[in-house]
Amino acid sequence: MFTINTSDKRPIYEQIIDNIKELILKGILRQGEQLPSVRGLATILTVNVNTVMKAYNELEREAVIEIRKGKGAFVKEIPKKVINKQQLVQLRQDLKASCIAMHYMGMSREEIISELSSIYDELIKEESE
Amino acid sequence: MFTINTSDKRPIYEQIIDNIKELILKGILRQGEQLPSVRGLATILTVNVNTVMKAYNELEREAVIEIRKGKGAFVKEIPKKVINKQQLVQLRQDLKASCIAMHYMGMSREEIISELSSIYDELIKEESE
Amino acid sequence: MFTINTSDKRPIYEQIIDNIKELILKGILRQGEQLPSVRGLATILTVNVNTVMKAYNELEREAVIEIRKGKGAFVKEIPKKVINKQQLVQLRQDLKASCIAMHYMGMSREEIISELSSIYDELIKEESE
Amino acid sequence: MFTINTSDKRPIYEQIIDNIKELILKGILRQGEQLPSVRGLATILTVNVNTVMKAYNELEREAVIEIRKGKGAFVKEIPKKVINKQQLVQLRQDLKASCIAMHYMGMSREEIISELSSIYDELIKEESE
DNA sequence: GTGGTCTAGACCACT
DNA sequence: GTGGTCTAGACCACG
Repeated sequence: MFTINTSDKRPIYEQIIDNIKELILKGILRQGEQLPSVRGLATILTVNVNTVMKAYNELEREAVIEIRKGKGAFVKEIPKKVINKQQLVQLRQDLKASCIAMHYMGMSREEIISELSSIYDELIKEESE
Repeated sequence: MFTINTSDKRPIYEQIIDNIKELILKGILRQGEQLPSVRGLATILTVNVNTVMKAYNELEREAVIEIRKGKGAFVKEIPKKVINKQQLVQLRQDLKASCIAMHYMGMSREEIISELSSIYDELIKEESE
Repeated sequence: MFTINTSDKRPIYEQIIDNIKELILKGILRQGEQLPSVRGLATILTVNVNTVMKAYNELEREAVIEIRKGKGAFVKEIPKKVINKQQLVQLRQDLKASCIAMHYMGMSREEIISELSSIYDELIKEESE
Repeated sequence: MFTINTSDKRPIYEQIIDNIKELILKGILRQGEQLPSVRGLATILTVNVNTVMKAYNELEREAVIEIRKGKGAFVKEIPKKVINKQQLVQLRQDLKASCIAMHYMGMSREEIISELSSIYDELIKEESE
């Protein structure tokens, strides 16, 4: 359920963030549900406590979870997000970089869109369950 | 023609790499054409020579350009790319991260695909000219 | 254990690369073992940090070591190598250049092969220990 | 007969040197025979005159050819070479680097020796003709 | 603590 | 003129 990939070049705390967001999107973690403790998750993933802490703090800053002191971390309901312009710019740059990479790997327009679609569908396929 | 964006979180040398790949995809830089010298481009972008050098070397390793000592850097023909498995894994992780981000920004499946499509079309719109 | 030779014409970072590969071949550095930190090795060799970093990055690209940000560099298992055609061509040109040089030094066919053999055996003599 | 390879990473003047030495070893260029003029060879190879000049000067320094002002360059007889210790050290380092590279390419001791042998035989196969 | 990016500037080799 | 190596030192991100 919780996994990180050491060969993934993204920082571990970022992988944890995306991992939890993904579990929420898939409905595996539901609103109000309690997340593992910082120490517990650190043990599960065999990473440093500070790394998990950083992920949880960032998730709270993004209003994805709520940290109640002495109680634990809980999933918040997904809010209608105000689109942050800076984030959107960065996102587009990332997508553009991915497009260039895919094009250089010889993928056609259709293949690129198909690739994205299947990744998206994989991501939320359990949401309707 | 050559630009970097200081508000972009990616390192400068990576922006240079993508910038040049993009110019090649758009047909603005053509096969065999000489790129600016490392010192020249460093001056244009007001960055350090080593930063440009790092970008050029990476581009040569990816077989996008060819560097001839004492002569300069030249655009290679785009070869049938051998798809590197490790690269593909990383690419999918990046796309997945982007999907998660977009979903959290409230974008629907259609909007996400449309966003990607428009980025792709913008990228290669001048290729056929 | 870690050494560079200032009278060697090859660049320092390349010497570091071969030095580490050699230590791995000899079994002195074993799979999973941590290498010195870039700063540590730079101090040992009294060279600049960037020079060691360049060597480490090249070793990671060749899949000889694995770099984990914030953790350090670790020896990977030697994988079944995909033979890169370009590398093979360059290797043969280097060998040919060496042959010409040896022939001009008056070495016979037997002496040349014997020279190579002894260099090879020296290289891996400790591997079986 | 005279060729250089732009994808070879060795400097052009060095390729010219080895090219000429090879032709002499193979007996294609014989003792006393006149080499192309500096300008002529530069034209043939489409390289700069200075580059050919550098090669010829180095060849003369190594006593492989003799340059007679206003006359041209001529092949000297192959002398019994005094083995230069510094050269031998460098040569061994090159061979060692090649051995490491070959070993990492998955070649066995026998394959490495066989590779060298075939390169050597190819080099001098026409000498006895 | 770890590696990564970047700068400024020197010096070298190749064409 | 071109690129390549190296240094010294700063600042950042990650664990």
